[in-house]
Amino acid sequence: MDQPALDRAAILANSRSLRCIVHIDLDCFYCQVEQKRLGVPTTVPLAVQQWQGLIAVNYAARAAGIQRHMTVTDARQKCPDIRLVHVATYNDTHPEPTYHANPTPKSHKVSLEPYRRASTQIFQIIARFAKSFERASIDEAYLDLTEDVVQRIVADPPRMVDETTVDFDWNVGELGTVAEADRESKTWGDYMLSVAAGITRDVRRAIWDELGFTCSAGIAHNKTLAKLCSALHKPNKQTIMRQILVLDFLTDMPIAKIRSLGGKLGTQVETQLNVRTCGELRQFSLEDLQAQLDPALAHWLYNICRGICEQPVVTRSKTKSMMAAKSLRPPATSTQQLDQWLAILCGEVFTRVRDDFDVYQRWPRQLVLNIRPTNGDDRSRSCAFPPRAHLLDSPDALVAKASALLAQFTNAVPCAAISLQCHGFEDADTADALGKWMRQGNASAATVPDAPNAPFAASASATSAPPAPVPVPVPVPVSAPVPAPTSFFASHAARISTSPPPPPPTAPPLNSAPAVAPARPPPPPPTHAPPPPPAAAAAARGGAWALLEKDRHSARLAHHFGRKPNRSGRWRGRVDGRIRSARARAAET
DNA sequence: ACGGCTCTCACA
DNA sequence: TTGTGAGAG
Repeated sequence: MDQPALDRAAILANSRSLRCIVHIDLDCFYCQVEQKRLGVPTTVPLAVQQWQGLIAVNYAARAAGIQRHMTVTDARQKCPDIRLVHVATYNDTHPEPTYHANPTPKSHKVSLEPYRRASTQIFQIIARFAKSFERASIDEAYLDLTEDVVQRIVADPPRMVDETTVDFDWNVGELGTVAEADRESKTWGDYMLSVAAGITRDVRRAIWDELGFTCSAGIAHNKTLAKLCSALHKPNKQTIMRQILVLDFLTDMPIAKIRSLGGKLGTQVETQLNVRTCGELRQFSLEDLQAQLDPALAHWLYNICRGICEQPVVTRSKTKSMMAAKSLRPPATSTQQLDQWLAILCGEVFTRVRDDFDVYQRWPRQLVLNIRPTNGDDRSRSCAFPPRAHLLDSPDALVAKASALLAQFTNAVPCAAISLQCHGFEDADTADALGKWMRQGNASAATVPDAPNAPFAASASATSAPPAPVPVPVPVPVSAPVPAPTSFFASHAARISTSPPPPPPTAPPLNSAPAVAPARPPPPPPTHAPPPPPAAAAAARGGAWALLEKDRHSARLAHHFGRKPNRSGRWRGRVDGRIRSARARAAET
C-alpha cells in the first residue's frame, strides 16, 4: 500500500472513536466585553489596551491593519479613528477596579475581573447545553456532544440512501475549507457532526441572544481538529471538519498551529526533522520518528499529523488557582515599595477567594509568593493559606502571611515583578474538619465522601446571591469500540435512556452561521511565537530541549496519552500494561 | 509519596 | 507585553 492509503487506513482504524467534539471560542473576547459595556457598534474599530500595548483587537480594527502586539502609538498612527479602551485598574486609594482615564503602571494595577465575570456568564449558558464540557481558557471551551447527538439520532433517525450513506442537508455550518469533494457521500460520522453542529448553533445563538457575544466554533471528531477548525471561519461562524477532508486540511497546516507545538517543543521538532507542516511530518514513518525523538512524542506526532487525537474532554469548569501579579517598572528598590504592592495583591486575592467561596463553598489551601529580582532569577515561597475564620472581612491575615513569605527573601530588591497566588481549593465542609483529619493520617477508619455537587457559578460578583444548585452530570465514557453505525447508536440508546432531554430549540434552523452579524473579512495571517531562549540555557534548566533526547523526560507528555509512565520511567501500552500488572499480581501471590 | 519549586505553553 | 491560567517534572 502507498503512504496515502496507509494514512487513510490509520484514520479508518481510528474511526471507532466517532466522538462529536466541539471547540467554542469567543471572537476577540476582551473587545466584545468592552464594546458591550460602552455600547460601541462592531463596525467601529476598537482595541483593548494594557498600558502601552494592545491585548485584543476587534475585526473592524484588524481590517485597518491593527495587530495585537502593536503599541497604542502605532495603532493611532495606522488607524486614527480607532477607539482604544484601557483595561480596568485599581490601587490602594481606589480599591474597586474601574476604568480610570489615565492609569499608569506606576500608580495602578490591572484588573481582569470584568472579563472573568463575562466568562462566567458564558460558561453558565454552555452548561445548559453540554453535559460535559472543559473550560480551556477564559473564553474557550471543549464540549463532548457525543451522547446528546446519539440520543437525538435514536429519537429521530435519518433516511438512508444505502447501507452506509445518510440523507441529510448541510445546513448548520461551514464545511472544511479545502475541497468539498464527496459532498454527496455522507457517512454516519458526517451526520453525527451535522447534528452536533445543530446543537452548537443553538449554544451560540443563546450566547448571542442572552449576552450579546459572538463566538466561533469547530465541530470535529476530536479536540485537536475541533480547535483548528474553530479558527477557520472567524468571526461568528462555525466549521465542520468531515473525516474525509481531514488529511487535505492538515497537509499545509503548520505544525506550530497544533496545541502544545506552538512553543519550544514545536520549534525543536521543526528543526530536528526539517518539517514545517503536518503534510511534511506525514512523510516520516513511525520508526523514523521514534529513531529521532522520544518514543512517546514520536507516537503522538505520528497520529496528530493524521488528524488522530484521543484526548478526552475533561469535565472542568472551576479554576484551580488564582493569581494576582504586578510587574514593576522601574523595578522596586525598597522593601517598602514591595510591601505596598504586596498589600494590593493581597486585597485582590482576598476578594476573589471570598467571592469564589460564596459560589462554590471552597477555600484554598496554599499561598504562594513569587518575586523576580532584576537578574531574572525567579524565586517563590509558599505557606498555608489563612483559614476562612481569619479572613472574614479584612485581608489583614493574608497580608501578614504574605509579608512573612516576602521576608524570607534576603535579596528581594531590586525587584522587577511580584505575584501572589493561591491554589489547592478544597470543599469547605471537608477542608474545615474531615479533610484535615484525613490528612493527619486517620484514613483507615473512614472513607472520604464524594464532594457534594457544586453549583455552577452564576456570577463571581461579591454582591450576588449563590445560584440554585445544579447537579454536575456524571461524564459517560464515549470511546467504546463501534462495531457498525446502526448497532453503535442502538447500544448507546440503552445507556442514555435515563438522561434528560436536551433543551428545545429556541428558533428555526439557520443556514450556516447565525445571522446575527454581517459577514466579516477573514482573520489576518497567523502570528508566530517569539524565538526561544538559547538552547544551552534551556538545556541547563532541564527544559523541553532535554525532552527531545530519546527516552528522556518522556513522562512530560503524559497528557497526550492519558496514561503515565511506570516507576522505571518506561511507557506502557494499554495491553502491555494489563499484561504486566497481571504478572505483577501473580508474582505477589 | 508528597509537597515545594521551576519550567513550558497558551491566550487576551 | 503583561497578567493570568493549566499542567508537568
